[in-house]
Amino acid sequence: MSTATKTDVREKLLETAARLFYSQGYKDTGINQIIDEASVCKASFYNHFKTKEDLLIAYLERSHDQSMAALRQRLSQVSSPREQLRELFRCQAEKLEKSGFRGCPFMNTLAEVPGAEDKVRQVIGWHMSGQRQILEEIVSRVSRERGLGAQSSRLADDLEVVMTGGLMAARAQGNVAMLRHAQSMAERMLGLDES
Amino acid sequence: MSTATKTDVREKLLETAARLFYSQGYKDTGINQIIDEASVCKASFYNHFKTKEDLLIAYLERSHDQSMAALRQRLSQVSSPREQLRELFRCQAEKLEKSGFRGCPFMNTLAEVPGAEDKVRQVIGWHMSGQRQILEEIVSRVSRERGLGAQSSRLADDLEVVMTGGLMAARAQGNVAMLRHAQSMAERMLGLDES
DNA sequence: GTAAGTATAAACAGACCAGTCTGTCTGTCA
DNA sequence: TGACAGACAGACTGGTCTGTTTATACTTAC
Repeated sequence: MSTATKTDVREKLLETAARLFYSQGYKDTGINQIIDEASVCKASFYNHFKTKEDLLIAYLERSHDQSMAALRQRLSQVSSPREQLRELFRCQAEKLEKSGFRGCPFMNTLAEVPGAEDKVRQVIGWHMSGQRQILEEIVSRVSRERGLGAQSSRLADDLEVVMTGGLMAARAQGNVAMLRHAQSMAERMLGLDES
Repeated sequence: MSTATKTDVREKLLETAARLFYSQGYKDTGINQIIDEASVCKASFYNHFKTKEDLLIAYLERSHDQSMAALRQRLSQVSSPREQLRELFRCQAEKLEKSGFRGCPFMNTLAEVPGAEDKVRQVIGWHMSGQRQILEEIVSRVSRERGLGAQSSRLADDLEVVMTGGLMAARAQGNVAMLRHAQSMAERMLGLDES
């Protein structure tokens, strides 16, 4: 029988917290449930995280890193910007369905923790910028290919609105129909539907 | 000195709960704070509402009724569908700003109460349908005026995506820029930008 | 081999929560 | 006048929460 190492414990806590915070919400998940399910004792928990909110921030940072990495990895496997856009929507739809339509962890946190500390808001901001960056890259690739020129800044805004709207509408309705609709809107907007 | 009447008490509780649930969130608002701020004793509270969740449902129903009535009232004061669309976006922007970008009470509740009871989900569904209905009415008025014909079902979906996206993006960013952008997208989509 | 660091287990503190209960006071209506 | 409804006041229960503390075991680096 051996004792868990330091990184083991931290990773187990983060993994468990990610699962529970996302599926049950932050407020509805107690420290005790987290340490029980992670098989870590309470004192060890407080050895790694000063407070529960500390854990929330670490969870958000981790979610951000992981989701951006996963998304970029998926996008790098297709070549044309048209396919990238489709892949982007496919990823969102998959995540939404797999999560039982629980939606975006960051938006959920924003709703759940109104008086969120600056640090929490900051991480949420990072995530939004990261997502936006990906949209801008796709738009700029389309633009380079088809010479959309000065429109491309507006198009990135368009795309952000449509992506966000499709995601939130689908989440509220509990099915991906609106996300698919948003995808076809996005393709129309970028002139990728007729090529 | 006279005792508060039955409807007084209920109304005071609902008003206070609406304010606190919306600004602080459901979980972060305790019964004790509600009755303190409403100046109502606890037994009276439980005379009107069986549980805290009962109060949540009553709050959502009331929010739905009030917001739909207010919206319809505002929309009825302008004549052209073009102006109605503008008014719709203006209302959303005003509400968002006035609330300190706290967003939609229904989406927030959805995020905050993952294991929401059927009744809660039901009221949220009513609200979504109500909003959707208004969009459809505007689209159909535009369609009648300009003969968009068979496209109008798709246009209602488009409009829903854009409205939702603008609202959520603005909420996340903490300013109404994306909502204004969504408005111009909507006008373009319905051909109302050049007339 | 020993000291430092981190793990484990479990009790504990103190705040807060939803909801119950006992009892009193006031107004209305028959 | 008396019965009833619903207001008020507030103590109380049983439970949950975050976070602390104490005591003991294991691992690793010096």
